Amino acid sequence: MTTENPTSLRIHLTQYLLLRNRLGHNLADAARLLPRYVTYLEELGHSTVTIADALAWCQQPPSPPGSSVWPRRMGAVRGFARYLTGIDPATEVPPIGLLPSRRRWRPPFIYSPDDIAALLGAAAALSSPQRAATYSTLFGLLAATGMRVREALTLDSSDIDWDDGVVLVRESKFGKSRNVPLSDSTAEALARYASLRESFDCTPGNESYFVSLTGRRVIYESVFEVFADLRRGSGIGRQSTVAPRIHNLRHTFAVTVLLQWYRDGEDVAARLPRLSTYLGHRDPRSTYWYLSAAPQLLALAAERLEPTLPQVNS
DNA sequence: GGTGAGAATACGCTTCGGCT
DNA sequence: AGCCGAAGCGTATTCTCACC
Repeated sequence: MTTENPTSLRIHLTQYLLLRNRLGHNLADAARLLPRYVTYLEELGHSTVTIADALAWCQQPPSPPGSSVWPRRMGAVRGFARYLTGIDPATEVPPIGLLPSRRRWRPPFIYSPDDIAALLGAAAALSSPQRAATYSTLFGLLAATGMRVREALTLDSSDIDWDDGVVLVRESKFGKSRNVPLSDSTAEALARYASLRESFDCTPGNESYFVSLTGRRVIYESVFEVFADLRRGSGIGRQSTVAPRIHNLRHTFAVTVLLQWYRDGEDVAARLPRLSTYLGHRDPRSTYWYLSAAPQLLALAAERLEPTLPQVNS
């Protein structure tokens, strides 16, 4: 079974991706990276996945040593190789730990209330009234609810329950759906935009809540460019060592809620599951991740925990 | 059973070139 | 000018498994 030819390797790749997709995995990385890996093997005239070839391909320039790209490529190859072992026994599966991914922690930017006001003000001052309404409502929604950008952009008009003031987030990260309750002021802002939206020139069949000037659903890349302009123009984060990002609005939301609970003397551990559900996390362990975002919050947490710590000195 | 570490996976950030 | 979409890379969240 050592006579696999390049063509069959490519066919196996197609079948592998198809199978994983049917099992519910997107595997966008593998779909993008592995065809190049197969091409690499074909050019070498190799028809079997080996650890040596995998290492050589993963460490190809221009990505520098230590880049997150090397372990990312290796992860894709490992998955494919596991699948291939059932087809070609000569396949070598790169072991776990070969090109391990190094976790990096980059402190997130936490927006002050003034920062958020400046961002929303700058968005509302965009020259086109439609864009001003779209982006001030979008960034306002992100800041007020901690929703992910993708979740906001995939919202349809019908996903908003105006009677109960709730937004339905459908099929979000890892296929989960949830309801996000809105404050009165947020619901009012969304209703104002919904009313304006009726005057926008939408392409037929477009149900998206947020609409671009072309009448279509707003895409992430456009949001990024607008955000970058607004950030530069308003001077947000100019003194910060880390650049403010859109997703930091979610960090800021979570940290603000937690801080408020600590200040109010709430039983944070007991209430945390509610925040986890609100943010769309599977369990509170993911939410604890946000604790490391704000030193101020850690200090408060430590202060609260101190009386319960065992006394080690006599 | 609970927990921590690291792998696996999906969403986010950024750039770029092309289109309208 | 604004939007679109692909590509490469970064980060957030879940899964898995060894260890206690």
